[in-house]
Amino acid sequence: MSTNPLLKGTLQTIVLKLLEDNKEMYGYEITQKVKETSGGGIVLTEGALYPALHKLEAEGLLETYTQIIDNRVRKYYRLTDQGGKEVTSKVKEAGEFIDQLQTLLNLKPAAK
Amino acid sequence: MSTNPLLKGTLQTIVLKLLEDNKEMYGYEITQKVKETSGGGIVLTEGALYPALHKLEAEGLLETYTQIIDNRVRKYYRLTDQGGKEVTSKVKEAGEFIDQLQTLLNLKPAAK
DNA sequence: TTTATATACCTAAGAAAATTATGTATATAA
DNA sequence: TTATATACATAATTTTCTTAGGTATATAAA
Repeated sequence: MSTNPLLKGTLQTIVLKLLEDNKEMYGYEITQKVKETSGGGIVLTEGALYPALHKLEAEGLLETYTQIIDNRVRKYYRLTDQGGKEVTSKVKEAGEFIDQLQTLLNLKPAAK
Repeated sequence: MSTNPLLKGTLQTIVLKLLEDNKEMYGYEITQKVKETSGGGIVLTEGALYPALHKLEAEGLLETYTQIIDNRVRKYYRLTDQGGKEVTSKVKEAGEFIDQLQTLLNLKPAAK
């Protein structure tokens, strides 16, 4: 698996945004969704994802319930009210950062 | 100063790209240039920048020379040949990552 | 004159957030 | 029966920051 130093710091925002769009998801589902949506470019490792989910839950941004499907455990996560507020500001922050980074790296599409 | 978790992983790429565009710069100059270009949104702390510069030099991507200006020391950095190659691939990587992240976070400008 | 700010370098301690490597367990396809 | 997919988790380690200091000169303000 590719070491992706660029991923650092964006994992939480990605997770919160996916849960905003999908109401509820379980961990494995998140890894698959991210891989699919990013065309395989972004791969969440379990060692990063699960601790991140636990942290977000401990901070009160996510809440969970567990379900058994086909004799296997699934832990579903969804945003709390506080998580709903956080996702908005984190996505906004990420957007601003991306904008500044594109400027610095000269990645802006040519102005019309 | 703002804690910026999004910065993680992009510092090296920013430094290399600035040195590609400016031939040579010294550390303090880099911090000012980044602050200015990003509209104050991205602030490089010295505790992050100097170790990063030293690491890039140790890896052979940067070379340096020191100069005294107004009785003060300035250490100029510039890309080595290897650094010149690296910057191209790192900026490309960053561009792809940004693209994928924008997709995940629904930050894409509306398609025409 | 002395104090604050800007310029200019640096490092060390600690925290945050990953990677890498495991471990457990079930279902299913080869 | 073996490999792959599904599904959770944690521990050790590494990377990369933040925070907090330290040294030193030039200049503007009080």
